[in-house]
Order: sequence, then structure tokens, then C-alpha cells
Amino acid sequence: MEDLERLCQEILRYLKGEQVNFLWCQVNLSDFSDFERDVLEHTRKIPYGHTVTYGELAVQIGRKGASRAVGSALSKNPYPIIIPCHRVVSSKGMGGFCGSKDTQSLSLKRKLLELEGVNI
DNA sequence: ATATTAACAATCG
DNA sequence: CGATTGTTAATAT
Repeated sequence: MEDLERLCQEILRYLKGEQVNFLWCQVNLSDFSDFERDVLEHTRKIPYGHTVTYGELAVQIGRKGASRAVGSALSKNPYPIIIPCHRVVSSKGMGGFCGSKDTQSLSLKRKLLELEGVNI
């Protein structure tokens, strides 16, 4: 139980981009397309408390107009939170999370963003 | 303010 | 090729 507490602290530190002690993982993105790797890699660099739009992310990786494809790529994110896809939102509302836009996923996404001081 | 629709770019069968 | 997708911008109600 105390381990869980510490793990949560570490994850929070990781999300903030601070030094982490025992959270490490080798992110293996082979068997993803170039496009999908670009999307995930750029998503990984979005700073704490910052959010980007699907369309904006598309522009950033030089594929203007590929907002929809960006969404598809993110839906395959193998490491949510570690690769903070919750920081990618729709130009209108929330978009989705973990490959779906059901209430569960969306409320979790909202909570993560609240944690970072972002309100949608 | 909300609902519908047509383009959109990439992936999959 | 056609269908599908964590979209978007334009248009209509």
C-alpha cells in the first residue's frame, strides 16, 4: 500500500517532467508506422499542464490536415500517462482517451487534466 | 447553441 | 478499393 503511494508520487513527478527514481520503461515503438511513431513521440514531449489539439499536432509533425489520423494513432498509444495522450484534446471539447470516448475514459482524462491544472 | 455534413489523412482488410 | 477512425470547419436549423 505504501508502495502504491510512492508509485503514484513517482508517476506525478514523471508527468511534471521532473527527475524520477524508480519509474523506468523501455518504450518499444517498433511495429508502428512512421506516422504513428511521430505522433506518439511528439505527444511524449507535450509539457505538464499544456494541451494541444489534434489538428495542431498534425501540423507540428508536418502533416497538416491529418487531425483525424492523429486521433487514430493516439488510440493505439501503448503507454497512456507515460505517453501523455490525455494532453491532446479536440478543438471543440475533449476528444477521446484510451481508444474510446465513453464516459469512463473521458472522466479519467478530465481528472488527469485537472491534476495538471487544466480545465475543459 | 446545437445538429448535420462534407473534406481530410492514414491504416486495415 | 472501400470502410473506419480519440477531427474539423462550414453550414443550417
